Amino acid sequence: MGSVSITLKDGSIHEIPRGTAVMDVVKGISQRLAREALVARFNEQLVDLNSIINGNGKLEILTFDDAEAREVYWHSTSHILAQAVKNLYPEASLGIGPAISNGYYYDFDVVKGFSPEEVEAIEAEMKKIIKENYSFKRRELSLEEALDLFTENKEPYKVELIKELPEDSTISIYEQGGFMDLCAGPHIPSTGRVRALKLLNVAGAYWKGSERNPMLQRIYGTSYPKKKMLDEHLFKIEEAKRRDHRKLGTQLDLFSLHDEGPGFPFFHNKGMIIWNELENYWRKEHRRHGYEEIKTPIILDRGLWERSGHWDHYHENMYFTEIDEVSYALKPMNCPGSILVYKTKQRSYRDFPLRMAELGLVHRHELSGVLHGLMRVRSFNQDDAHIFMLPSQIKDEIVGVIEMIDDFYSVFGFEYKVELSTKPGDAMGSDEIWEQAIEALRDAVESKNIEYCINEGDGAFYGPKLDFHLEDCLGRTWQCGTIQLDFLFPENFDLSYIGSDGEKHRPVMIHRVIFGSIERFIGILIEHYGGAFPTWLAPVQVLLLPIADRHQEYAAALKEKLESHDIRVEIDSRNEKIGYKIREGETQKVPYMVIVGDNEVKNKNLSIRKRKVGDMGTLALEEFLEVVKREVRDKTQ
RNA sequence: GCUGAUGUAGCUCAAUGGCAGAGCAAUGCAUUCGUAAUGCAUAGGCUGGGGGUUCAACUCCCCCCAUCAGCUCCA
Repeated sequence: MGSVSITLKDGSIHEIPRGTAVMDVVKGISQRLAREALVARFNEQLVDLNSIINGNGKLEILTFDDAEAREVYWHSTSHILAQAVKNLYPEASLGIGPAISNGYYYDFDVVKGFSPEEVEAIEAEMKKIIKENYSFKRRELSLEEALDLFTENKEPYKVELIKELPEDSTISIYEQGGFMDLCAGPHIPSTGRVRALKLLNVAGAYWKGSERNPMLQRIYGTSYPKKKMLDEHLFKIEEAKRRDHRKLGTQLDLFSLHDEGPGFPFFHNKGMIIWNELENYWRKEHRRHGYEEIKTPIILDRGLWERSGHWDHYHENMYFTEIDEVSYALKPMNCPGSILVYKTKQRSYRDFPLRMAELGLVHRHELSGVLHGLMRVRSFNQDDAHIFMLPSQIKDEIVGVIEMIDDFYSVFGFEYKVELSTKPGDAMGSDEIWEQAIEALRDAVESKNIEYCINEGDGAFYGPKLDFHLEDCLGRTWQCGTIQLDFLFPENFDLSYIGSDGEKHRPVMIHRVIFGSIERFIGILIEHYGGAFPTWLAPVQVLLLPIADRHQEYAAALKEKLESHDIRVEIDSRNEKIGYKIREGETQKVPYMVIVGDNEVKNKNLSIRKRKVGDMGTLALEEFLEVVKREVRDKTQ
């Protein structure tokens, strides 16, 4: 036997008998830590607390405060979920059950989906399992033994998973209270560690995420070591739902959706104010960055789409129509239109880079199940631009767009994630051209020191892209900005320019958007601000609240005065008490309310109330004008 | 498109086979009010659409549409 020496996180070295369980070491350190410990890291590897130490090494004890331990915790809860389902539905086959951010899920193959009542019963069964406080026990076996075991247990999905492992693998399984699952581990010591849990929703999910595979029933849930933490998490979900742009869109009268036009949002006056402010800002910035602006039609001849490749590669997403017995398509992208404009002249290298912007309305047929408020629709406005340039200008242009996107997003205070999407299965062009384009994008993004991840096979059919993702209220991410490098459309459309040598050459193209879709961007903005738009975007910037009818006249004069400074003002002239009007102004999230009563009329000043903050005291009209105008000018958050 | 759930007044939600209701909003009247809801009254419905079962359907069954969550797909 003998002893081994282990080094703890604080640097202290302990001599312990070889073969001691990690948990016993922890108990030697602190009873409290022993209660909170979930899993350990021994020599950089996560291990069970039940595991045995057989050598020298570095030992770290992880609790729920560590992200890795939380993952283990949720993963273990998913095993409890699986056990509960197997207890109640012995004929169910198990899929997979990983931890996800803030919880876990488990997939089951069952004859019929779970009803809400059944889910409740499953949750109750889970609580029973927790009460029993079964230990998670690890067992290792050979691949063959594992195959036999899971074949015998009628777990075809597990068998499939095992078959994909290398032949000489050692397979680990975990058992708790008679339930057994294929699993690499590690796990928390016992089911009793889960103190509070909740099953959140049920949904179908294809086995291995492929439409060709059977659809399994996925149950999502979460769990915490303290009831209070669970309650906080559930409260956060509720809070997030209050920021849902679909709900706020109705409450704030920004837009509406109708059965008569699924995926085709209707924008109301207040929504259009935000839209137009975004466009105004966008135009100003694009002029400053050397863009020209064009507008091309939304219906174009079939031949154009055949030539661009959309007919072959994008057909399923397109809408078609016929005019005078000739077939046309509604444009799903703006690029072919831009290209026609490019071709109206003989272009010179001196024109490059030629930055041609277009706020273009595109239509795309999306599957009914993916439609989502303003985020995923069937017709949307892209703040598109196509940059035609020399190959030598590629990097500078991409960097220029990256910087522009960063400038735009920082105005709104957005954090974003960048993805580099590579060649899809159904793509045009050679691997060499693709590789070249991918390298150019990679080079540009790395030169800006921006972190990014690779999204294999997710490029457009004509080129790879850098995607910029923003988050919605529930943490789902949506692609907004994108930069796509394209060597193929110039080829397909036989684009040319005259070089300094007097010869014809082929230009390179960038397709790019910053907002992405104005609709989606507004959706994200609504959720980001929770409807409380900064003054420059707020549909109503100042709400005038007369105390009584005799103050209406003064309020009307003020309104006129503010409007002459391009401030958006409304008067709440209803016969209501001031508290009522303030409440309404707050729920409508108007940045400034101005109370107009006898005092104000007499003293010729304004009593200001700021959204969320409350009474700000009085200001002279000129002072107030300056405050509002400065916020608008600076786009103050 | 797939799996499951949902669809009742402008909004949020009741009504489990027997007269379709409430709160908020709207409208009218009274009140003329000082920093998050004044009172009273009125009006508002082909219960998403179509078919069926039943003496009787918001309620049970079938088909369709839309929405929500997720999967797949995408800006």
